Amino acid sequence: MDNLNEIFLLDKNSQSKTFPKGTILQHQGDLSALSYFVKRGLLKSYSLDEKGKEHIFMFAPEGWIVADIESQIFEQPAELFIECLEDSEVIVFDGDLTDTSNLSREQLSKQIQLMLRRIGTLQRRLIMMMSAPAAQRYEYFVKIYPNLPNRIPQKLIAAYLGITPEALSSIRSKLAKSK
Amino acid sequence: MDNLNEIFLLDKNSQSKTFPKGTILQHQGDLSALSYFVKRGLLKSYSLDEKGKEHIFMFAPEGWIVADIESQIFEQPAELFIECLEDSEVIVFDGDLTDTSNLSREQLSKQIQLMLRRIGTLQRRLIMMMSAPAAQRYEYFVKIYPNLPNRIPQKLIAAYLGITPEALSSIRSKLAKSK
DNA sequence: CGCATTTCTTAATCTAGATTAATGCAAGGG
DNA sequence: CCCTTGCATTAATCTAGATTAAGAAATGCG
Repeated sequence: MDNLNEIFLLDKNSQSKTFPKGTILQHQGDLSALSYFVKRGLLKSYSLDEKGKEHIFMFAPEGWIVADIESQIFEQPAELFIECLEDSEVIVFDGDLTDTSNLSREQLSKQIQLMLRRIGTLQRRLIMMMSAPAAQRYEYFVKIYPNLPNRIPQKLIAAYLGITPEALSSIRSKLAKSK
Repeated sequence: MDNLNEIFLLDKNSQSKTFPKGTILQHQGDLSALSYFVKRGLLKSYSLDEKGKEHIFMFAPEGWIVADIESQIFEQPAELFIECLEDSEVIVFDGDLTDTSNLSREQLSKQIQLMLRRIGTLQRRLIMMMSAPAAQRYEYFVKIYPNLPNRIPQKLIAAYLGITPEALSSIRSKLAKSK
């Protein structure tokens, strides 16, 4: 996701702001869904289901962008929360990602590449979610986010994997023993 | 997905071909992953895991487009099979979706809209997969593909939902009784 | 038409992971 | 510094859905 820099950091209109850990940048139900580019720190986007259970959609370390794309497209209230896991420096976009009117042909083309990559990642994760057992999904998580396991609490990893912290704990202890 | 027509059907270079039911347009492992637009008929894209179990990634009725985007991006052998569930008339693209060089600014912009929609759909489905029980996922499937339940065998629906045909059968019988 | 193959359903077990609960640990605030 | 609060681990049950099996219904083909 590195070359997002090229699109967004060069835009001099973008002002970055710093938010302390725990700040919720976007709430479920917010009417205007914005987009967030992370210069420094770490964000998570997640939803809460009817039972109040948290499902982490993605993490966004430095250089990543987060947005509730679905809500932007259908112009519906935000479905996802976006929250700072660490003190973070973030560029907030007033407009949404669907507004392409002020981008050059070059930038559009680059944005397509990025979205394709995102689709690819989602595709892979969905298939994993459907077919792979939790242990395998954990190993894949470590591959995608190599530096996160020591940076965030395990219960968040569990929420990303779609399992309970207890299940993750036992998976990890089994993995440790098998070495 | 209707306005895909505007992008692809107007391209006079595109020749549509007709394939009989059961034709496999793309195999897992194929080196060049192509893109397919469905003018008539029905396709499915799916993967087979190590145990030979089928996982349906998406259905593509009339007007939809299918491609193994991940493989195209990373230029890796195809991960997905693409197969005709009915006799189908399909436009096959030699180039992949990542090649944007011969598209106008207008077309690029439109393609971004379509991809955002796809991301939104994937996002929703992923969260569903993680949080919703099978019964609820089935109801959502019916909403997205209203005309498919009577058009395809149930075991394919099960493969899409990520459950066994037996589980789907019992879900359906419970749903029927509850009315 | 009639046979064969595939699809659907029902039911009996089995299992990955959820739930509940108890305990030990680390961290941050007053 | 203690005390609270949140985090991780382990273990005992519980449950949705998998697996296995077998029969009924539907579909297709010679």
